[in-house]
Amino acid sequence: MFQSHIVGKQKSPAFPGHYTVVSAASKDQTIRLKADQTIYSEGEHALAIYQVEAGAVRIYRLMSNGHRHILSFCSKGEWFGLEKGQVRSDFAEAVCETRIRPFPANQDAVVPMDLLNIALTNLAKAQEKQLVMTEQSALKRVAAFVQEMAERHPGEPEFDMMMSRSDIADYLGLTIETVARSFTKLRERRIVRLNGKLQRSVRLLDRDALVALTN
Amino acid sequence: MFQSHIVGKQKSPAFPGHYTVVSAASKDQTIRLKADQTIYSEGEHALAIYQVEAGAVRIYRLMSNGHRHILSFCSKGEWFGLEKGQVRSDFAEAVCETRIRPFPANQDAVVPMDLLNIALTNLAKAQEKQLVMTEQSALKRVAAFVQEMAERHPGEPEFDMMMSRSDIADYLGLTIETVARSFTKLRERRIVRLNGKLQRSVRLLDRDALVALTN
DNA sequence: CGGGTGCTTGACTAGCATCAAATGTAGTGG
DNA sequence: CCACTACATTTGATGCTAGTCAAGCACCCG
Repeated sequence: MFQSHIVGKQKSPAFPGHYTVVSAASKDQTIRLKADQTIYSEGEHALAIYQVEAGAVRIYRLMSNGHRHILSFCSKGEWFGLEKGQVRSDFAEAVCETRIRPFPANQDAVVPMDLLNIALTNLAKAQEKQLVMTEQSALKRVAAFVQEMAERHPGEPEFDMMMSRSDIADYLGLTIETVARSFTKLRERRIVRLNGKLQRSVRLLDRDALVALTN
Repeated sequence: MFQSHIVGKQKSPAFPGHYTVVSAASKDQTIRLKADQTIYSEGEHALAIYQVEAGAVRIYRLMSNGHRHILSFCSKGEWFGLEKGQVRSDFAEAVCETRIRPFPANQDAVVPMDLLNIALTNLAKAQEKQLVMTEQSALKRVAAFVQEMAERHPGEPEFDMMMSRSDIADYLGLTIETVARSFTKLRERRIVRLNGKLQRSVRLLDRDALVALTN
């Protein structure tokens, strides 16, 4: 019931026929970003949408009380930056070393894209995140996060989450202490093993137990 | 910072040019629904999208633990039923006596619709809801809900929420007891007055105090 | 070595879930 | 008209969970 909101293969939308040419993707427009580098900020004019080639991007908003809420993480293949208005309503930053490819808004076109499909995919992601964030204990939320990250690395026994505890906390609506305690519980229960200086490398020891937690 | 996710006037999207003809809206295809009547269910084939003419619709999912999570409420003018795949991933029911207008999926067209705009509007709604549901106390969440409902009735000093305490709880990720206690606090602080048998009629006494809570 | 950063752990507390019961209103039947 | 049921809401008492504040640890780098 709790599938990840990461989209594997794109299914055709219920209401097709909306393929539109948007952008000239010239030879290599790829943008290379260092960790925490800003891609765009709230209030800016929305000039392009982006596809992640490698690494990860965090999309977030700043609330009036100063708190940061991360709406989503985007990994390889995922799209971000598609806005309802012409003005950015959120911030986008690279989580780690990242490569993205921009597709300008109103341009002579070379690559056709299905903007509707992108929007619906992001909507599905946002809805799945809602489900994770409600009526779940902290441990379950963190388990769902690990599960989500694991699905972005299919077949790999060990992978790097790249996000800091602070990122994860702001994504799940928890504090960094609670996130750390939840990881400790997952370690104690032999569900995951954490490696690396920053304990961001995850080895899944008991996938079934992890999935059981997210139910 | 906390605007309602209800869309007043539609702004043009950042990436325009995606108006598509979808449906033949014949003379009067309006569907009349009684309270709690089902519009569609999870697993069904997605045959149409809908616009609310009057009343309100709840969109929800059932989790494996049996809990219901309401993803959104749709009021007059709002669209629902646009899916990423051909299969319904959620349920739609009338909250009260409601009129909706269906627009079949693949049809000879009379009315042009901007499906992308609908998808982006619903995405914005889902993101605003994420913000409400995290890092907010129960009282703040309920205040945000009342604020959201109030914005659907501009200029009216008193309005009917129509949703039960159970609906509100499943929407905000709280229990009905906590929702009731929050309404009691809003009443004690002279922010709202509740009327009617079911205490669903709201008179806003102190809009500023309400807005202050949602910050 | 000393300071900085990010993660973890501990002690305490506030707030929400839970379980339970009371209230209020409408409808039904005697 | 009153007793009885049904339902939604409210209120009360209690325990647990996650937030808060504080300290400690591991690693890195100047």
